[in-house]
Amino acid sequence: MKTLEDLSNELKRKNIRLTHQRLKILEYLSNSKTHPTVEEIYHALKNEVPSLSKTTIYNTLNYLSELKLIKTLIVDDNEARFDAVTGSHGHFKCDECGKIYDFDLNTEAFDTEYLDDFKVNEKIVYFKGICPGCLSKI
Amino acid sequence: MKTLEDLSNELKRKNIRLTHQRLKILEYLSNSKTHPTVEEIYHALKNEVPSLSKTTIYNTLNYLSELKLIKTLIVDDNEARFDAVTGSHGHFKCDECGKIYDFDLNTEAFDTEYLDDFKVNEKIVYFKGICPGCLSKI
DNA sequence: TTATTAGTTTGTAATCATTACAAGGTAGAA
DNA sequence: TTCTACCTTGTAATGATTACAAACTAATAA
Ligand SMILES: [Mn+2]
Ligand SMILES: [Mn+2]
Ligand SMILES: [Zn+2]
Ligand SMILES: [Zn+2]
Repeated sequence: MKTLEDLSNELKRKNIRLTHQRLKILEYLSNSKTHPTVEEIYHALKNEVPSLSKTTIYNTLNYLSELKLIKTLIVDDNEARFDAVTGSHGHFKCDECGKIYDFDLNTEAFDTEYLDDFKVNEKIVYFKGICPGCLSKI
Repeated sequence: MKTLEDLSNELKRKNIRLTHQRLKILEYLSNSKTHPTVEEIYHALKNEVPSLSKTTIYNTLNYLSELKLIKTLIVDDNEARFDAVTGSHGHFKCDECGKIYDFDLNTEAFDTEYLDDFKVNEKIVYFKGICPGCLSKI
């Protein structure tokens, strides 16, 4: 559970201007495990930060994403999702309930000799199927 | 290089109604290695099939995708791309020129013990970086 | 061949996530 | 406190995709 103070320090260290909105958005994302959409963040924060606009959420998330402080997830539906966990890990999307799970992943295990002449900057791995909870209900 | 006749037989075997539009779209996609967008397919075919509408391209691609005859690729830009190669393989997107390359991939090599209780139906792997052609130009 | 009909194509309008823009507001430095 | 570059906000624009309804046609059977 990251506090506002933790996040303040993180942004200060990176010379990112501290604003109430940025801190609240980053706080929400950091303490979330659901890879929320812009819409979800907006609804979660609008009571606490009534002036908050969706444009600010887009701006903030895109900015933090450029700075590699968060990750933007593209899954097969039509809304971007965001992840404060920037270390390499895989995602599992349940086709039944829509939940997105994290899982550990050894990206070195890929046998990619074909790509020897390519400069690989990012490895995205994403599985689809049915989660244990949904499997037990069928 | 698949002919219209090859594709006709393929659709007949699957009991998919044969239409001129479907055959042309599938022919174009089958002989393409660029993972084209709807827009690209539309521009490539509109001279040969002047009546063709984008809605038909969407309908056709979505239908063939449901039937697992083609694959829909979600990359990090905002347009879906399509692939007639349905076997398991990875994609590499060059951040410089935008090209999408195929590469062989042994999906069994993933160490995914965490997912033992999950039913995995699909494994999507997608790398980003710079391709050899663009690397040599820098 | 012709008639029938369920499925297909097409153009247009609607939807919806995201971005552009400009005006007003504010963090941080001096 | 003042200044200014940067940030936030609401609204409008964009662009990919889908909804819809009318016209059309592939496939089947008489
Ligand atoms: Mn994650
Ligand atoms: Mn491919
Ligand atoms: Zn589930
Ligand atoms: Zn390239």
